[in-house]
Amino acid sequence: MPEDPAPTDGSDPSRGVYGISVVSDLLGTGVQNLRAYERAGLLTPDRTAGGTRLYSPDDVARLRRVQRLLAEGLNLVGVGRVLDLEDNLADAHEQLDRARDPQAPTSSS
DNA sequence: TTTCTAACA
DNA sequence: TGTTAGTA
Repeated sequence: MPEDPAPTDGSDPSRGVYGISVVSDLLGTGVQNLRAYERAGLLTPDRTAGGTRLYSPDDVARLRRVQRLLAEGLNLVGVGRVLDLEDNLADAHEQLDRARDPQAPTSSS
């Protein structure tokens, strides 16, 4: 059975908590595939003290991209490369924006 | 829930 | 190579 719904306020997208069965249902894939993706280094979900995987909303979005890229014909290694580049690119954008106007509203205030 | 293993396309 | 299914 799935984990607790977790009373997340949505304040931390990289810290949401989903059980693997919930994520597998969301993506329409088996739990074994999610473990395979982790094994391939496509993502690294958090673990509870007991070793149960906890997927964040960020991880779910990442997994959606994984499925998309897999459907495009890439293998797991290729998906990992793309995800790495995309992650890197997003970070580069952040730094560029920050360098352009230091007082830019990052999120609030 | 976790892991591993076997089989299939 | 990736997915699926069954097992402990």
